[in-house]
Amino acid sequence: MSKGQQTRAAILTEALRAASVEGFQGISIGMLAERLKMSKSGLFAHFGSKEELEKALLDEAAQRFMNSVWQPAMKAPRGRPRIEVLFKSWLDWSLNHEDLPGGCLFVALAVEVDDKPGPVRDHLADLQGQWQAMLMRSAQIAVQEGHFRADLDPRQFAYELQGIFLAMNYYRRLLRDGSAVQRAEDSFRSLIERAQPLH
Amino acid sequence: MSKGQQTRAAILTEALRAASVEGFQGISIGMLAERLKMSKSGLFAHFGSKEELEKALLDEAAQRFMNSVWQPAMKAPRGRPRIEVLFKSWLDWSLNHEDLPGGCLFVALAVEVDDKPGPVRDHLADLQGQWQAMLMRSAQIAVQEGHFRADLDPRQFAYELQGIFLAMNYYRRLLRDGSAVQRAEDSFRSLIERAQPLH
DNA sequence: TGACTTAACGAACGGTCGTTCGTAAAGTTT
DNA sequence: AAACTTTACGAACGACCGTTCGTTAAGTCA
Repeated sequence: MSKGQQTRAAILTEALRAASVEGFQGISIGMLAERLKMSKSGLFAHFGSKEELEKALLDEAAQRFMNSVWQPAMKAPRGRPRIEVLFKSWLDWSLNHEDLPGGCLFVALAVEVDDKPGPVRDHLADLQGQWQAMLMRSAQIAVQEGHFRADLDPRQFAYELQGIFLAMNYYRRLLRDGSAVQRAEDSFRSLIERAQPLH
Repeated sequence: MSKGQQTRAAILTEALRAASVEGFQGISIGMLAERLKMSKSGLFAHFGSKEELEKALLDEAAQRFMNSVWQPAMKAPRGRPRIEVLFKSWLDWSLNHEDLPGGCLFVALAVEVDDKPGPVRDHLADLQGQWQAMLMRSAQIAVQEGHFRADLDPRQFAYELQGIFLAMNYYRRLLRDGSAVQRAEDSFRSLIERAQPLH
C-alpha cells in the first residue's frame, strides 16, 4: 500500500469515528486535519472536495458494514439461523465503540441528509434501500426453508426489524437506557415467534 | 400580545420549520433573519444566544406536540381507544407538512444531539423520557381496563411503538417509500392484536 | 543514484458563523 | 403630547469554513 493510500485510509477511519458522533455537518476538514496532525490542505488534496470525502465515507462505511454484518450472516445456514446471526451482528456493529463511538453511522446520516437533495443523499438512500432488500430477501429464504410461515410478508418483516433497531439506538443513545439492547432482543424474539409456521 | 412577543412567535414558527428540515446545526441566525426579512442582530436580541433559541424551540415544539398529540388522546376513553387515538395523532403530527416540512422535529434532533452534552441534550432527553413514560402509562391503563392482557410489559409496548414510529420516518423520509404509513399502521394493528387478552 | 511522481505544506481567499455594541425608531403608558 | 421602554437596526469583531495555489519534501522506480 502506497503512502497516499495509507494516509487516505487513516483519514477515513478517523472521519468515520467523527461522523458517527457529529454527522457530516459536524465534521470539518480543519478538525480532521488537527486530529490527524496534518495540514488542512494536505488532507483536502486526498478528496478534492468535502462532498467527495462524504461519498468516500459512505463507501467505506458500507464496505465495513458488509464485512461485519452481512458476511457472518452469509456463512450461517439459510433461513432462520441466518437471520439470527444477521440481527446479532447488526447489533454488534452499532455497539462497536471503537470504530463508531457515536453509534451506527447510517442511522445518524439517514435523518441528517433525508431532506438534502444531492449525490450524498442519493447514495445513502441507495445503500439503505439495498439493505432493506437484503432483510426482505433473508425473510423470503426463511419462508422457502419452511422456517417461517408461508403467508409472512417479508417486506413487513424487514420494516419491523428496522424499527426494532432504530428504537434500540434511540433508547440507548438519547435516553441512555441500559436495557435498550435487552429490549431489542426481546422484540426480535417476539418477531421471530410470530413468523413461525403454525403447529 | 406585544410587538415583541408577536415577532418572537413568528421567529419560533419559522425556526421550527427550518429545524425540522436542517436540524439545529443547519439553521443559523442569519438565515432565519433573511427568511423573516429582519436583521441578524434584531432577531438575535430576542434570545441572547443560539443555545437559548434552541431551548426555546424545544419548548415550543413540546407544547405543540402536547396540543396536537396528547390532548386529543386524553379526550378519548381510557384504555385501548385512547391508544388508538394517540397513535393516529402521533402519525398526523409527523406528517403535518405545514408546520414540520422535514418531519418530526424530535426524531431529527434525537440523533443530532445524543452525543453532545449540554442543556439542549438534557432538555430533549427529558422531554423524550417523559414521552416514553406517557406511552407506558397509557398501556398500563389499558391493562387496568381489561383491554390488554395482564402480563403485558408496558415498557416493552412503548419501546415497540417507538420503533414503529421511527421506522415509518425512515421509510418515508429517506427511502421515500409511499407505503411507509400503511406499514406503520399494519405493525400497530399487530402490536395491539398481541396485547389482547386471551379469549 | 538520478529522474520523476506523489504527497504534504503554508499562506491566503471570500464567505458565513455567533456575538457585541451604540444608535435610532416604534410602541406603550401617563 | 411627553417620558420612558421596548424593539430593531447597521457595522464590526474574531473564529472558522471549504477551497486554491505555488512550493518543498518524501516516496517510488528505472
